[in-house]
Parts: sequence; C-alpha cells; structure tokens
Amino acid sequence: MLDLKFVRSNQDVVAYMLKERGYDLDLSRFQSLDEQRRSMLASLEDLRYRRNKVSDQIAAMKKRGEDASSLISEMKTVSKEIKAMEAELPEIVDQLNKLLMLIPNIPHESVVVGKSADDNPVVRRWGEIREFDFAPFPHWEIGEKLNILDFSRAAKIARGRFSLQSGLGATIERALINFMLDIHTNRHGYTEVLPPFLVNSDSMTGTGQLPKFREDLFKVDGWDLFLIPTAEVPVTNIHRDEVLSFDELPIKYVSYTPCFRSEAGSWGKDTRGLIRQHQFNKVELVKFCCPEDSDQELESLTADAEEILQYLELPYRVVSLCSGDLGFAAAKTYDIEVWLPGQHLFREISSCSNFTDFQARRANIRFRRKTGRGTELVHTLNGSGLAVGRTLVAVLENCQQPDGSVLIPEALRPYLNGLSIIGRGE
RNA sequence: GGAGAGAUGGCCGAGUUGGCUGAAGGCGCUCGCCUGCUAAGUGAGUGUAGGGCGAAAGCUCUACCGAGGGUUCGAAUCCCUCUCUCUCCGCCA
Repeated sequence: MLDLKFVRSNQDVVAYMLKERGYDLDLSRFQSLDEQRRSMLASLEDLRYRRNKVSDQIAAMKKRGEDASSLISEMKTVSKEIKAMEAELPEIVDQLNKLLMLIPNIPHESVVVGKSADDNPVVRRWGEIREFDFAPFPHWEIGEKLNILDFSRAAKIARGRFSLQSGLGATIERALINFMLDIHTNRHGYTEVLPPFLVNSDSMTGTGQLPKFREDLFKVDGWDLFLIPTAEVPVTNIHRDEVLSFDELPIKYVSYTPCFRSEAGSWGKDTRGLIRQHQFNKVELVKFCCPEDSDQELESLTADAEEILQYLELPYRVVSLCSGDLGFAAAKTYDIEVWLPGQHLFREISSCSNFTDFQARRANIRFRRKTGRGTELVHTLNGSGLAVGRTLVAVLENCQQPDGSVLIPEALRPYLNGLSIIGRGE
C-alpha cells in the first residue's frame, strides 16, 4: 500500500509511474473519496469535542446537585448525529482503502521501463552451459526412468499438478532443503524459522496477496485460513503490528515451507514435470531493514541465493524485471534463472524483491531510531533461496549422463551419505 | 470436548458502586546533577495514529485499556459476540 499523504501530494507522479507498469489510477475518484473522508472526519471530531466538553459539564453539575436534564437532552441529539456519522465514515474509508490497496508499488528508479518479460535486461551470467554429445532429456523423463518421480500416481492421490517423489527422489529433495538451510544459517547469518503453513486473512493482506489475488490461493473451508503460497507470508507477518528497535535491524530469516498455489490462469502452462505444481517446497529468505539499506540488502540477498547455484555448479543468469513485469508489491526484483538443458531454456528458480515500505505499511511493521522521536516503516525484502523442486529439476537435467543416470553435485553428497550418482533401479 | 480465570502503556501492575485516569505505582529507557571508579542516589522527561495553528520549539483537538457491536449525556469500568492466554478434567501426534 502506498502512503495516502504521498499519493495526495504527488498525484501526477504516482499516476505516471504506475502507468509505466501498466496500471491506470483513477485520480478523480481518489480525490473525491479523500476529500469526503477528510471533511467528514473534521466535522465528526468537532461533534465529539462538544460531546466530551458538555459531558464534563454534566458531571460537574450533578456533583453540585444541579439539574442537567436540558443539557442531557441536547446531547442526545448530538450523540445521534455522531452515531450516524460513525456509521457513514467507515464506508468512505473502506472505499478509499480498497482503492489504495489495489494500487501496486512504485518501481525503483533503477527499474527499466518495459512491457513484458521480453524487456527484462540480463544483469549477469554465471557458469558454463554444458555441451551434450546426446540430446538431453527433460527431467520428467529422467525422473520416471529412474523411478524417483511418479506423476500419474500423484494425480490419482490428489489431482494434476501434484507430484509423488520416492526413493532418492524424496531423499534428494530433503538433502537440498537441508543444504540450503545450512548455507543460509551458517554462512549467511539468517535465523531459521518454521512458521505455520496456514495463515489468516490479516496476514495475507499484510503481504499483499489479499484482497487482489484471492483466486490464486487455497482457502480452508469454514475457516479464516489459507494455505500459504510462499513462506514470505507467515515470515513477514512475524513482525506485523510491531515496533522493532534500530539495533536489531537488519533481521534476516530463512524458512523452509511447502507452498500452495492454485495456479489459476495458467491452464495449459507447464503441464508436464515439476515446474508448476499446486504444492512445492521452497526455502525462502526474508529481511527487515531500515530504508537507507534496502538497496544494498537486495543485492546481498540475491547474492546469497545465487551462491546456492554456484555450490551446485548450475549455470544461471540474473535478470532485472522491467516495470511491466514487476510483481504487485515489489519496487525492484531480480529473477535468477537456471539453465535447463532438457528444455533448452533459462527458468526462474528464485525471485528476489525489495518491497520498500509497501508491505510494511500494510502490515504495520515499524522501527524506532536511537535518536529522534516517532517511528518509521521498515523496508521488507524476500527471495527464494531457492525453489527446491526446480533445483531438483536443474540437477536432473544438467547432471544427466548418456546412460540415464544422474551425477550428484559434490556439494550435495555429504547430505546423501556420500552418494555420487543416481542410477537405474535405485 | 467439559468447568473455571484472565486480556490495561516497552515490561510488571493499579483502576470494575460508569464522570479531569491516556491511564496511579514500580521497572526499564533518555537527558541532566551528584559520588574521583562500580553500585547506589537525585531532578526532569518518556505511547501510537490522525487533524488544526505555528518558521520552529511547541500548543491544541480526536481516537485507541485484546477485537467488534450495544446500553448511556458520558464506558478501561455495565451487556452481547468473537479471538487469544492460563488452570483443572477428558481426548490426542
């Protein structure tokens, strides 16, 4: 959510910047709602002031044993007016908030103007793309031949877009999770958290999934609970409605959770394999920092995620999302795209974003500086570190051998009792 | 699931015959004083959000005592609903 006062005093700038990311702000509606709200609030406060003052008078008169009945009957009318306004005002505020809640974040000044993913500039590349002397297979074929991925049984148990991993397919997934958590806690200084996998609507609103993206979520019938689409939601909401102290910033959390997404609107996309699932595992990095540090914190968070791929020796590139491809709450986003030889393309495996104060304002997460009074909103950031299922995909496709086996990257072997290769029959 | 108790400021904790209590007291914290160190002592200050006036310091108004409704001229105090916490019993990974 943007700051009401900021929008009010920078309407043209806001409208212009939002246009760059394809959002049309209804300025006249905003203005009229804002003015209604302010004038109504002013007269309501006047009435309340009167009521408070006269009530004190009544109390004083009664103490002296005087008759206050005329004042009381007068205040009855005032009280009714107040009640009427108190009923009316929230409707205006609601409409204004709804409008404000649907406005996306303003892109960071370094973000390139563009329409779609095609306009995303590549920031850097890492690793050598391996030359195959045979046609590399897509991971679903590798996995099914090795008997570690089973999509048809998963569909029987649940439905399409679910997967069943067995044997080493399950073990490698677990190894990847542990490997990533160890790197981020031991080397990068993140604190591990294991949050609830279901959250309430306040939390979903805090990070921006609600009210706009309800269709993307799974909701628990009869409860105010949703399955989390990413650990970003429960972890960012750890500090909802809190005032943090300057000394504890930046706060860095790493969290493994499964993620659940309805994938509404992506019918027919990536129907094969592990790429796009209703349920997948992810290790997520989340940071809270003060505003002047968030640019730098995004760089280091992205580097922390990249390091996982470097350890696993998987080639990748980093792109900076252009204005038109930016997510709703993000001011700036780097996507890390890993090379998938089986499909011959770069595929997003991590998305690292600086949300500036956008989520913090919604979720009311503030901090207090040592000097100076009052509070300020923190900046929040997060990024995958990494999407585990897609990492498995990358390992299977990049490390496949002509005979259908898969070489395990060195860094992962300690997590698999030294196992170096997945062969058939295992 | 059954029976109780509770939810107040950064923390602890008063206030429940409704009326200068945004909230006593204590702790913590900030600034100053004192003690040549440490401890102690001492003075002042110390919530958040929104609005008005002001160049600013500041002054002033409104709201907030778990959340939402209700009663009343007036609610932290009374009533209802919900959420959460705690104790006992039952059940359970």
